[in-house]
Amino acid sequence: MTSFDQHIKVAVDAVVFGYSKQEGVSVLLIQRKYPPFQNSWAIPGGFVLEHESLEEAVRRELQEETGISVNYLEQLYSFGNPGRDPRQRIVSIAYFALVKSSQFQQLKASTDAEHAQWFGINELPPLAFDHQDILGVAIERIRAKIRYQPIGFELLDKIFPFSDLEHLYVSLLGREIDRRNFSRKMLALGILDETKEYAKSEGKGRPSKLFRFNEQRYQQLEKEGMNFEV
Amino acid sequence: MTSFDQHIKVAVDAVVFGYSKQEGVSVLLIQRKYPPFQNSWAIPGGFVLEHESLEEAVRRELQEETGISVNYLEQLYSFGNPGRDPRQRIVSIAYFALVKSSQFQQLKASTDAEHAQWFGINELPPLAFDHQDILGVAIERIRAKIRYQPIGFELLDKIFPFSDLEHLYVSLLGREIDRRNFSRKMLALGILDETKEYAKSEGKGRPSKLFRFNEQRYQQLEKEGMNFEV
DNA sequence: ACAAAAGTGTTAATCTTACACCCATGG
DNA sequence: CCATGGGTGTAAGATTAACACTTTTGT
Repeated sequence: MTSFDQHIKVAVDAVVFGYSKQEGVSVLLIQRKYPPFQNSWAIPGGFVLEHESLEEAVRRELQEETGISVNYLEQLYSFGNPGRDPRQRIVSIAYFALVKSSQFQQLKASTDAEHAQWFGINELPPLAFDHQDILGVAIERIRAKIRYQPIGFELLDKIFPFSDLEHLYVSLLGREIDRRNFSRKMLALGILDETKEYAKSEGKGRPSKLFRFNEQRYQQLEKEGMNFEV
Repeated sequence: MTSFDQHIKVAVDAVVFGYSKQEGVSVLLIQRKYPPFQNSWAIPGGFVLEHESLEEAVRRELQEETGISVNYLEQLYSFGNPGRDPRQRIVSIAYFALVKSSQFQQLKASTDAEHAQWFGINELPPLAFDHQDILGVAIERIRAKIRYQPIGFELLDKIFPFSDLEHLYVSLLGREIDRRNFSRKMLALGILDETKEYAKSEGKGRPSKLFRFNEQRYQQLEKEGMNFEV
């Protein structure tokens, strides 16, 4: 038992993904106020308190640093190599979070979040510490995940036009997809319910039907597993 | 910055899987010598030293506690809820490891490993702490993994009869599979090279060709991703 | 009437599944 | 010669991939 002289600190970090029609899939970053890496961009996070669970710590830190509350959170990976923080040894358990499109908009309004900002996943700034690595793992994860979990819905509003879902996939995959095959496949999963509403057109083109997402079917698929190739 | 009164300790644990023709897929457990959970079975692991990486810590602990060195190691999940250890708060980064069939045999010989033992994944004893949960996540992982990574090879010897690979899948999936379709599919991946050797028959049946595993093709598939449904 | 985006079907090719018989060996 | 496990092919069905024209709206 060699625990007595261990002085490792435990932190959590969260890679938060959001989606907007304009910018596609984006990541939430904060600008550091203090050294080391002062003024660098970084993934939000902080030390775990003695009495709280890891997940509670993530939600608290996100609230404190960005004013955002996520609706999907899963553990991503733990980073603990000596030297990843120049001050002391820190093991950080990184989380992967998704927020609804509506939350995406709210960020600017939050006072806590003066130094928080969304960055498109193809326009990322240099990051503090090993946060580049963490973000890399997170992007890999979200790209893999859309193939076997219908997570897209965690990024969209409750009611959305089909094209938003398609754009989201295009943004993540980084390539065009066949709209016809995509929609047939997605509808075959049965997780989309058609509503009777239509999007008000934004000046151009035919207005699209709005869809709602069928939570029951979604949870069933999550359990059974699915395979969604596009 | 609330790090000053943090007294969380950092540990690693490893769920080690092995394969033998007789017992199928098994997990390596150790019997605890001291309280709490004295004499209970547990996953091998221990505290991380100040200067070593997490992975080094895992390999060291495995060597110390079981005398085994693994040839595949990946991070599994981190467990850090307050109360998972009755003595103090411990965050444990759990790893997922695979050993070759040949190492499987060697365990009994090791002196360090008096209290280490293999248990078939369907014959697990009650476990200390939250190790039941950890093992659950690990078994879920290995079952999922054979569908998209050719990890079976990490469990088999360098040269092996096809039927070993099949038995391994049967043992993990917990159901019979069609030998003809399985072999066609596996060969189509191109990761198997036929050798000119034959297994000496063990008393019954036609001797089987031995296969070797094509590392180059394997690594290519790991990168590209694969989808292996059986 | 035109530009822009939404909606929708068919066909060929591929992949998957189900299924049964012969072969080589040891006893 | 028989019991045991190894080895192999085919046909029907399901899935996927490729592909283009029509509809609705705003201007």
